[in-house]
Amino acid sequence: MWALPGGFIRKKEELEKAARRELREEAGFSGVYLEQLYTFGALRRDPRDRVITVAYFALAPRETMKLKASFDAKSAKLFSVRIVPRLAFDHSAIIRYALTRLRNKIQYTNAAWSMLPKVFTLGELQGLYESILGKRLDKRNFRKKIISLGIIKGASGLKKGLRQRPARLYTFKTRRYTELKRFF
Amino acid sequence: MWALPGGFIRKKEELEKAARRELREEAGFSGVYLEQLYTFGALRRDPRDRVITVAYFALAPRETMKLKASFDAKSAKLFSVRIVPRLAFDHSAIIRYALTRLRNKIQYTNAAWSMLPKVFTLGELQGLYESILGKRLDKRNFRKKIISLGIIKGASGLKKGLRQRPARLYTFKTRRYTELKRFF
DNA sequence: TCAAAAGTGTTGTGTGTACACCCATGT
DNA sequence: ACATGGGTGTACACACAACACTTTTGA
Repeated sequence: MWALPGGFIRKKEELEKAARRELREEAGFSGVYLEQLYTFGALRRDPRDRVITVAYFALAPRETMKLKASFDAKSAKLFSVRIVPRLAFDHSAIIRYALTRLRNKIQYTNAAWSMLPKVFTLGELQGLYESILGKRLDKRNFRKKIISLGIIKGASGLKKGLRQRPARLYTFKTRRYTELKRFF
Repeated sequence: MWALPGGFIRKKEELEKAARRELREEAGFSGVYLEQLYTFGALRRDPRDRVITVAYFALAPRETMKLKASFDAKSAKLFSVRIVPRLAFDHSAIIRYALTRLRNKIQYTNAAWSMLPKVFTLGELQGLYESILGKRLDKRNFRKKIISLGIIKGASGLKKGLRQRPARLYTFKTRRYTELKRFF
């Protein structure tokens, strides 16, 4: 049965370091955005033993997530969040929780920067939002919203599509996590 | 030096149960709303030993938070969040984090129910919001916002003040945690 | 009569949402 | 020429922010 990458923390290891290490060891990804999600500690979540998991989620551009051949590719596989197989333990709940968090987050932060290459088109950005939110968005309204969030700026150059009008390129104004729209 | 209530989890104890137990043992509070906040695990946060803390925060009406005389009252004390003394370890950071979470939360949930008695006046509710947000709010706008959130309903009766016009009483429509205003 | 808090509306500004057509390109 | 995605504006509904006066009571 598939399970999320994970493992035990070492005696003198930072939580986030441990998460990065496991992600590197078991999936071969590094240099990604990581955020602590929640701590799952139900008594019977692992039937063998009492395990408390401090779950982290990672965000990265799809292109950087090629499972390297040097890894035990038989034991690592990428799934679309839309078609996740049954997972071991409570890992499905963890994914559900992460997705909820992410859905909320992209609405008022620039978290999307961590999931796109340096330059991108508005079409790509919208596609990302649609995947995460699980619904289609209106193109014009989406562009207005993103502009008003103020997280991107135009870049020079065009991306030419296969049989279509070339698209303007954009970059994120900042490539660090930023919250926008302070409440009250 | 003061520190937040807390302690070690037992081998076969749910995380939230442990939090409730410690809160009961060290402060004498029970039956409160509890929510997991964040897991703090920096290597040197406790200089004596490596301690990973799964922090929870509790919400309760001020009136229910009398430290009972039966407790070792010398070793427990309530502080206003506006005047917190220096705390041990990283506990100040924990409080700051909890307050930020709470500030966001009351804007789009009915979390306030857990901090007020069953019936209350709009003045009391507004006072609560002002304490948490740390700023004064406009009375008319506040009422409109709360009404539009749809979390309260009128109750019968009036609360008479000391030398002032009696205030109408309200209740929360539901006394369970509810999120409102779905995003997108 | 006065002090204190309760109660109440309108207006401008901004944000979310619905909606349809032309443009530039490669095949 | 046509298929494909890129690009653009307007109108309505609703939320937020600013703002001042009258009401009811107990002292």
